[in-house]
This record gives sequence, structure tokens and C-alpha cells, in this order.
Amino acid sequence: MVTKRQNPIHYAGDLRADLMAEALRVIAESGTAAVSLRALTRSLGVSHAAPKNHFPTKEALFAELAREGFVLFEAKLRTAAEGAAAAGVGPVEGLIDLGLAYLDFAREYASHFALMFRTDLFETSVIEQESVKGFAVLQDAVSAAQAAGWRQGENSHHVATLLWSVAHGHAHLEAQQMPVGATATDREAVLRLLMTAT
Amino acid sequence: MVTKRQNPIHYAGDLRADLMAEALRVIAESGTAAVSLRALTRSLGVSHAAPKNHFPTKEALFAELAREGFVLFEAKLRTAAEGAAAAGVGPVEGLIDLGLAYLDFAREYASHFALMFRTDLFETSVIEQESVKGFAVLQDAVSAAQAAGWRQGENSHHVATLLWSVAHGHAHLEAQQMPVGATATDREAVLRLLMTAT
DNA sequence: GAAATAATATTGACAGTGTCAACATCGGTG
DNA sequence: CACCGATGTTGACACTGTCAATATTATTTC
Repeated sequence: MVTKRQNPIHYAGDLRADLMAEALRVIAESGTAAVSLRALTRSLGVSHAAPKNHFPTKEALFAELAREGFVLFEAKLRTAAEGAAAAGVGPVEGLIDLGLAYLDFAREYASHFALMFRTDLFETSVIEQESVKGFAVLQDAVSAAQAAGWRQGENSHHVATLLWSVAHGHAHLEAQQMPVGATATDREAVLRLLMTAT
Repeated sequence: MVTKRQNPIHYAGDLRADLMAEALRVIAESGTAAVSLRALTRSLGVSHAAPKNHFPTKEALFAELAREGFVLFEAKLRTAAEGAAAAGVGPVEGLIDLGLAYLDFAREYASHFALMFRTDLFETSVIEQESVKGFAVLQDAVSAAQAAGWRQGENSHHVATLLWSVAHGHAHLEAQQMPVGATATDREAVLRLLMTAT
């Protein structure tokens, strides 16, 4: 038995990884609609049908990038949740940290984020598992906060959905650079408004 | 002086309007990525270059649909705001109605909504005017609610951004039919959670 | 009303796209 | 060494958006 091949055969590098990286670069520059498989192959100096072996179709490439996005996403949320717990901050502060992690992710991985919710570009079944995991992190944090007395008695799933919607809406508007909305607004201040009673 | 031409010349109908309608139909069925000018012309029984006269480019068609979306959007919000005022409901209830109007719009005009925030498909300058008007309706309602004592003293723009983000995030997740998030959740309950102190 | 003009639609062409089939080339395995 | 499977290439196809040149029709102008 041998270890799986680390380096490809013809291509000097990992074509699969390079295709994904180059696609992300194009998305960051010109959006998902500008991604062209043939243009990617030209950038990498490889023939136009080379991607076929790694991604049978363009949709498969998008799906894999989206899936990777949700994996990174869940890791980011989980790290934020654990960090807050380790720092011993209160449950409400922990939820704010989670929301900020959501917004940070949308900025840090803007290209992934631009793809993750584009359900017209790939089958949602591909990202179902990973996306549920991300939501679970938030859901757990909400339940913990409720157990500590915050918004006790309120429908836990509704509360989680509320937080999820705020973070997602803010991040999406920011990512799309809409003329109005969340672009220039102080991020933490808005989240704190959400958490505090008036 | 004569009135502007109401009916087109060659084509038996309003080609410009029909192109837009057919594009919306395709978006509703298969998403924005599936829109093809040539396919539209085939559906309408017209030559492949006919759209050129009405939309110099595909981007122009998308931009016009997005612009129309924001016009419809602002009308919907304004109607909801005026309806709430006429019914004499409290300012908080009025804000909930506005949020619900946002969600209703995303459902009722799902194809428009799928295009309105796709800033990679057209120049944002085209929709700047209209989108600002929509946000203004929400901003005014927030200011009015604050004048009536609700969340008094808090940054008005931040509060409006919070509401905008919740509504937009919820609507977007619902529109994308994400495996998790806002899909199956009671809409009004989530909005009410946002408005009420705990 | 006839002629000129503008608006609208058609035809043909071009480069670019995703995908497929057939083939070539190489690494690892028996 | 012969084989096989994985990977990359070449060539082809139908499709796309856009353009230029042309035809056709409606509107305006005289």
C-alpha cells in the first residue's frame, strides 16, 4: 500500500487546488458571473478540458467552493464560540462575538461567501450537511445564553433565527456594497442594539 | 406634437415589456444564471438580435429589472407604512408591518428580488436612487417610533440598519431556500422578538 | 400625399463558453 | 515488463452575447 499521490502527474502542481484558488481570485475581482472554466485553464497554462478530471462540470467546482466555504464558516464560528467561553465573557457578549465572527467571515472569505448562498449555481444537497453544522453552533450558543437567563422562555429556534438573519443580512448587504444598508455602519453597535433591551 | 408610440412596429406586442416578463419567468424557474437573451428571443418568436434595440446589452436588461424591483419595493414599503398609520397602530406595530412587507415583497416578487442585490450583474449607479428611497421609508418609520418613545436616544441610523438587516437577511435566506435559517420559521414571531424588550 | 427620417427587426458573422469523445502520456501495480 | 488507471490534450459541437450591415416599417416633414 502506498500513500495517495501528493503531486499530480502532468501538471506541475495541484490542479484541483489551483483551479479553486484561481476561481476565488476571479470572484473577488469580478464576481461569480465572471468565472469561466476556460479562462481559468488559460491562467494556469493548461488545456481547456483539463478541469474535467477534477470537476466534471462547472457546477461541481462551484459546489465544492461553497462546501469549503461552509466548512471554513463553521470553523470560524466554533473558534469564536470557544474563544468567548474561554475568556469567560457573559453569554450575551458571546453571542455578539458570534455575530462579529459572521461578519468577519463574510469579509475575510468574501469569495466563498459570494458563492455559499447562490443556490441557483449548485445543488443545495451538497452543502446541506455543512451548513446545518454552522447553524448548530449559533443555536447552541443561544440555548446556553437562555439557560443563563437571557431571553428565557422564548422560542430558542426563533431567537437563533433572528440572530442568524441579522448577521446574514448585514453581511450580505455589506458584501454587495449596496448604496444603502449596512455598508458604513458600525457593526458592533448594531449587534449590541439587537441584544440589549431598551 | 404626438403622443409617444404605445405599440411597437414590427413585433406584435411590446417587445421590451415581453423580454422583461419572460426574463422574470426564467429567473423564477431556474435562477438568474439561466437567463439567456437568445432563449428569450426564441420564446417570443423573434430574431436573436431583436433585444438590441431595447437593451443594448444583457446587463442593461438586468439593470432595468433590478431598478423596477426597487421601485416596486419602495411602493410596497410605503403602502405598508401608510396603511399602518391609517389604521392607527402603534409605532412598534408599524415597524413590524414594515418588516413583514419586506418579507412579503421578497416572496411576491421573488424574481426581482433575486436580481436587486446582485451588484455583479449591473452597475450599482443604476439602482442607487431607487434603493435609497426604499431605505428612507424605513428610516422615517424608525425616527417616528423613536419620537413616540421607542428606543429613544439610540442612534437612529443604527436602529434602521438593524431592522433592514433582519428583514433582508430573513428574506434572502428564505429566497435562497437554504437548508437552515429562516425557511420554516414563523416570520412575525421572529420580527416581534426583535422589537420587544426581554 | 410623397419623401425623408427615425425606429425597429433580421441576417450573418465573430469570438468566447461548457461539455463531450477520442486520444496521448505518465505513474504505480501486478 | 506489461498492464491499468489517472491525468492532460486535441478537436469538435452547440450555445452564448455582441456587433455590423441590411431590410422593413412607422413617424415626421415638406
